[in-house]
Amino acid sequence: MGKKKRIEVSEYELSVLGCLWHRGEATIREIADDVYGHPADAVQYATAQKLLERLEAKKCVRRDRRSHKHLFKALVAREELIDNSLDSLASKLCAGSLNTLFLRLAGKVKLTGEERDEIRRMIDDAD
Amino acid sequence: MGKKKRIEVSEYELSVLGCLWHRGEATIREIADDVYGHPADAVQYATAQKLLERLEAKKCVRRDRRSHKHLFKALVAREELIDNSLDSLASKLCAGSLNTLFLRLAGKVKLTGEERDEIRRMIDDAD
DNA sequence: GTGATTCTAAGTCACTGTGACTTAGATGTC
DNA sequence: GACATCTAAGTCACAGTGACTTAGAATCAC
Repeated sequence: MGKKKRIEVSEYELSVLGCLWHRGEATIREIADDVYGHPADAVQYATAQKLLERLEAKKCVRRDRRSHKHLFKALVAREELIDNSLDSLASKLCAGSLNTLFLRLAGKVKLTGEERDEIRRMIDDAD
Repeated sequence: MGKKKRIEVSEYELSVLGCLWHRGEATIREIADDVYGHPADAVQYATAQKLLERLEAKKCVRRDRRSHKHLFKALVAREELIDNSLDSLASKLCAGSLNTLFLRLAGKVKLTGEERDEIRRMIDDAD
């Protein structure tokens, strides 16, 4: 159940994941072109290759080797990364309390009427 | 007005800041003892010294050199770091939208009755 | 089939941030 | 004066990151 893995992703690794979230699955070529512009040059392609190798090692990405051009798929969702970052932020700066973080954020945020209604609904449900 | 500085603080730098937030102001000795245990040895003391030097360079800390034992004071508040981290998280993973982050957090958090009331109040005020 | 292209595999490299550590000399204490 | 404690100003090893290189396998164009 509880996979408590700390997910640590660098800036460019995140761009790669972003591309995978967008496309579902993709080859290195497609990813490199998306991240660096069309077409990515050989060095940029190699960088994307290295980033994917590291993401695979971290189990953030799955590599399908069946066809010659390997196909990559994200193994972590953006929401997972968000939750992870929130937990880590809470533990570093709010004594582990997501509630503190939430209340802080409540004061910063400018909600639309719709969003306010949604929050009200969520809160009322919790009662 | 808007100081948009990205504040980047390492794990141990944060412990040092934590000590300063707690004490108001402190010498290196006091900080080292707080962070590493009483009494901190010479190496730990030197590490604290280096951390403070770096925090000073980043303007996260102010050093008062008037007395022989320098006195340090935090220049950034914990809330500032929280806000900063939230902004940075939103921009990395939520297309810059704090609202998205807020709604996400709303689903994760288990609020007490009091906290729910507080949120309701904040939301109603915004109407 | 041959040659050119594109891919994978498996590295290296330079730069940076971080925390640990060292040493010299100034200041303070007894 | 002797000794402890402080500041100043470094160095050092290690890890993460993104850029880069090269060799060889698979594929494509002709």
